[in-house]
Amino acid sequence: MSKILITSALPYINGVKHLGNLAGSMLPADVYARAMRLMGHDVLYICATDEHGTPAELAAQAAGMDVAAYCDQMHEAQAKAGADFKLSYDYFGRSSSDSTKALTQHFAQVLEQNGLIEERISQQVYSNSDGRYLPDRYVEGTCPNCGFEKARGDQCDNCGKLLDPIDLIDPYSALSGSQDVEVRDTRHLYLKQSEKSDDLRKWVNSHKNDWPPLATSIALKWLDEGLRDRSITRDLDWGIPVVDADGNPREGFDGKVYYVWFDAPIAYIGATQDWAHDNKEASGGDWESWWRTDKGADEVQYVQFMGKDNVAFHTLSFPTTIMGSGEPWKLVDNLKAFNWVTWYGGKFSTSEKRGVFMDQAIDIAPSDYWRWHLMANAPEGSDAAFTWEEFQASVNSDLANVLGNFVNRITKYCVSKFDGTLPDGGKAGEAEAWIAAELQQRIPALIEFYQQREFRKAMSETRAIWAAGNEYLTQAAPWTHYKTDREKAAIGVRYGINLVALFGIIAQPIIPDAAAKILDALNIPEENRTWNFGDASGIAALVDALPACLPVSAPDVLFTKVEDEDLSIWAERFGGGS
RNA sequence: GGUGGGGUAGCUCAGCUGGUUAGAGCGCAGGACUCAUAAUCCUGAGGUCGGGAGUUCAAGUCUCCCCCUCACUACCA
Repeated sequence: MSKILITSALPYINGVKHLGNLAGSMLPADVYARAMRLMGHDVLYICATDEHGTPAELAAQAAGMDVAAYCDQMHEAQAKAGADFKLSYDYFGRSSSDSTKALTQHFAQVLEQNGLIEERISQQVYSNSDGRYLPDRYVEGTCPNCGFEKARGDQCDNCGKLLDPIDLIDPYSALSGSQDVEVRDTRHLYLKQSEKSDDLRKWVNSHKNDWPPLATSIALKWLDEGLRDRSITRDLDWGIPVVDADGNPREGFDGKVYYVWFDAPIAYIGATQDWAHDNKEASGGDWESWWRTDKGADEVQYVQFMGKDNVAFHTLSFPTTIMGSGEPWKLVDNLKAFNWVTWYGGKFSTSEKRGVFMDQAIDIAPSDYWRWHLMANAPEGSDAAFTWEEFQASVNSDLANVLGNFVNRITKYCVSKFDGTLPDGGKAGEAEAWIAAELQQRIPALIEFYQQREFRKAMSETRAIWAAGNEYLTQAAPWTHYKTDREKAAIGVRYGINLVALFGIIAQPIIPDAAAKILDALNIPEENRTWNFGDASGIAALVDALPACLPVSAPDVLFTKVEDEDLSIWAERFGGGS
């Protein structure tokens, strides 16, 4: 047993997340956490809402709310969406917590003491009518390169050229449209990540074999281009106040806060502190053994899950913070990065409300359906297209036909022909040897895929195991033996029911609701639902593990099929399809 | 523009350090079975592995050029 710390990239506060966010960080982290718990590891799965930054302020403004109240409300909404999808966070915290505030200020102080932070002056566009500084992309104007009139300050959508907002001709605020904008000098703190380049490169290279190529290639690309120092403060009200080396409000930094990307990863630690504080029995109040390598965290395996857009921050900026502190904080061990789930040719977008969002998804289909489909089609190797047709195929074929129907056919048969009692007797023959051998090969493969965080392969192996159950029944055919050789029918049914239990056990990380229904129907006690399968003989024994005379009932139909009419309705409602 | 992914059966994707007739699921065709949510099981058809050149006894796999697509490009997060 080992200690495994799991974090998924913090979902931003400005709205309930879409299926792309779910599939790229929160859901795989949850599936991994559940699988590792079943294997007996001591797992701590931490997540939180990422609440600071300009978009939060603007979203609150648009909602006519105070930003803190807005965040309260959206945090609740996201917590509910997560609970609806059965995300098994040990703690779902907030980056706005006092603990994260204190840690952020602490890190800034030690980084400054270590000479890794310095003040610099930069130019930033200020909007007089909005009363705020504008992030680059909130400034629009005429592109100095191609003359396009609605170029954004960071990049022109017409010619693709990267821009600096102060170069825009006739700039105006994208928020209000006002042309009353001016360029002002503004003072900010810069994190000198360039000084950590060599250390970072060494560290990234040491993970070339255990991180996905997507993660190392992005990190090395930035390093190859030469790390630039990054400003870690912003002209904003909403966020963590900037302090000086003594921890007092920093002179000249009124109206400035730390950049959201500086404090967001620190919130992994802050949320762990909050977890320890709020869950005294589970934690013993101890967060340090998870994060301080001098307090046991060097024994912890730390796994981060994120979309590819987050990789640079998790492989460069945050590690600079950790390493630069000179303090014994835990660095990530394994980093799992995902591509995007795409939506009918484009991207899902929270700000443009394009795609399917978690609250809507749960409204049209049970969480198990989504969990299965999104994991079976996880965007691991490349972007993965979401289509309603594929969703329907996953649910109907994999869940309803292969798994659901298997459970249904053998439990019903047991109830009707053997009075709902697990039958005794019979002698194992060829079919029984076949399924045992099949499991001896597939169960270890499945476990290996989970340990490697190869989710598509784990899902495909899971499905193959379910399908093997159907093949076993074809081979054993208890219904043909029933009239002539009751013993032979009995062993087929008994093995079949044992397979039902096993299929429920291996399904738990992915489709926890259906798995619980299956295991409850067979009265499998909690302690027998784990993944302590043992060696090859232990695995072979799984096919005949249930106690004699176990009462068996047929659970209600586990998965109803997605009909063609459903697809038309959803395509109509969400704009996809056709 | 730069950099990095990806381009393999109708669709979604596996194919590690190059090595026998290129794989899976879905879909499709045929057959079997009838316990079951017209479910399941078996068999089969279907690909000049984006294009071109090269290295090699041997290339989907390595090198170079080109095409398409997606992402990142540091103040959205």
